[in-house]
Amino acid sequence: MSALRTLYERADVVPLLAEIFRELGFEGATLSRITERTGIGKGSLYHFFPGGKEEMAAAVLAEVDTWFEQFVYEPLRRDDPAEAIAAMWKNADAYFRSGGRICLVGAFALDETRERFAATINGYFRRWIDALAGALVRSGRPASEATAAAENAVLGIQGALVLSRALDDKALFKRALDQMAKRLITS
Amino acid sequence: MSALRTLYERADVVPLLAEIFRELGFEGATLSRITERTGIGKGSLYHFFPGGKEEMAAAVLAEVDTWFEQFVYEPLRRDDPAEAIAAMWKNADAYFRSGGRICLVGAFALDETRERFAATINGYFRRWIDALAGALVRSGRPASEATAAAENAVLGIQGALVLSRALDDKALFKRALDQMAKRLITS
DNA sequence: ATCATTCTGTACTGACAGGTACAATGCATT
DNA sequence: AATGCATTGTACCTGTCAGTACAGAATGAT
Repeated sequence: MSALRTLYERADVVPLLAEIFRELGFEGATLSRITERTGIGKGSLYHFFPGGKEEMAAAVLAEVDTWFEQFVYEPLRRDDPAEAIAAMWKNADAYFRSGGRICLVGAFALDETRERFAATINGYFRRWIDALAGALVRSGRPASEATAAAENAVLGIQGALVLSRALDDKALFKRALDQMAKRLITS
Repeated sequence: MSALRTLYERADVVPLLAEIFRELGFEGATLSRITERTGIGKGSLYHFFPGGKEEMAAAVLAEVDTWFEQFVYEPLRRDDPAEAIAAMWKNADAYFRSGGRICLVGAFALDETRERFAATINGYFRRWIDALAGALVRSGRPASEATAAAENAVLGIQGALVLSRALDDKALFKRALDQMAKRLITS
């Protein structure tokens, strides 16, 4: 492994694929568009992902999941609730680039792509909601409200992504996130 | 025009296309899957929509837009604000079948399909937010809060669709809508 | 019954889809 | 510098894509 290597590793390819699936969706991301945008030939692609496009998407989803598990869900379960929740909003804004980048998991949930990755999609959101609800309970919120409040926050991020992209308005995304952050701790 | 006619009219085809685009997305909705699911042959399809798939999707979006204009936006602008807002939540729940049916406009906003229909997508959400914010102002809400509150409601519906579909949980959709409805008038 | 028009099924096209085969290359180790 | 394995480009496969052509069936008006 050297800094100047021209050859790829599987780990280098996944982030590139992620951006392409985000922009084009699963069906829109054709092999030729992938090779065109990444400069990686079919040979390499099928070497790293023998299962083809489906394995590529699965690898991307797994990486997304790992990222959220590490930087959002785990802290919510482990750290001081108020701090972890504040970090969640910050991380969400950074990860989604203030609405400039969509949530691949949410996008896959909307069309028939969901069927292929149902378990992964479900787990991603389920664990987010549960971790956040847990943090809310630990911060003193009654358990009866915590789940609904957590669902509301997670759903709000997804909605903010849709709307800010629809209106091509990043400011809306930040504004919505700020408001949700306030509401989550006060109400 | 007779009740027993076996031949289609353009107006008959659009709702069928709508469901297909909703389920499969723009890229996923291939001509053969359209003919397969609707039973309408290519001949008829290209007769009604000489511009092909893009014209089909545009027709669907236009119909969606018309529906919301008539049953949501216009009432919000015209009728008693409290009543129109209550009707909006009811209509949203019915139209999206408690999360069993996604918002095509929102789904198109997420991937590159947005580029094709940017103006329509923007207008759909822009007019929704403006009409709702206007109703809120007329109901006594300060203009400084109205827009943000309206954005929040619209984005919340989109997010609820994503999340309820991701978790395959219609109850979540209804619960989220109820909560948003309460928050919109109280807070 | 005729006729012009609207509508429809079938067959076709060239382009491109996902995927495979494999020879050639790059690189770390020795 | 030779070996062995990871990586890559190219050519190719079969199926499906969006779109076209067009003959014929159904329709409404006369």
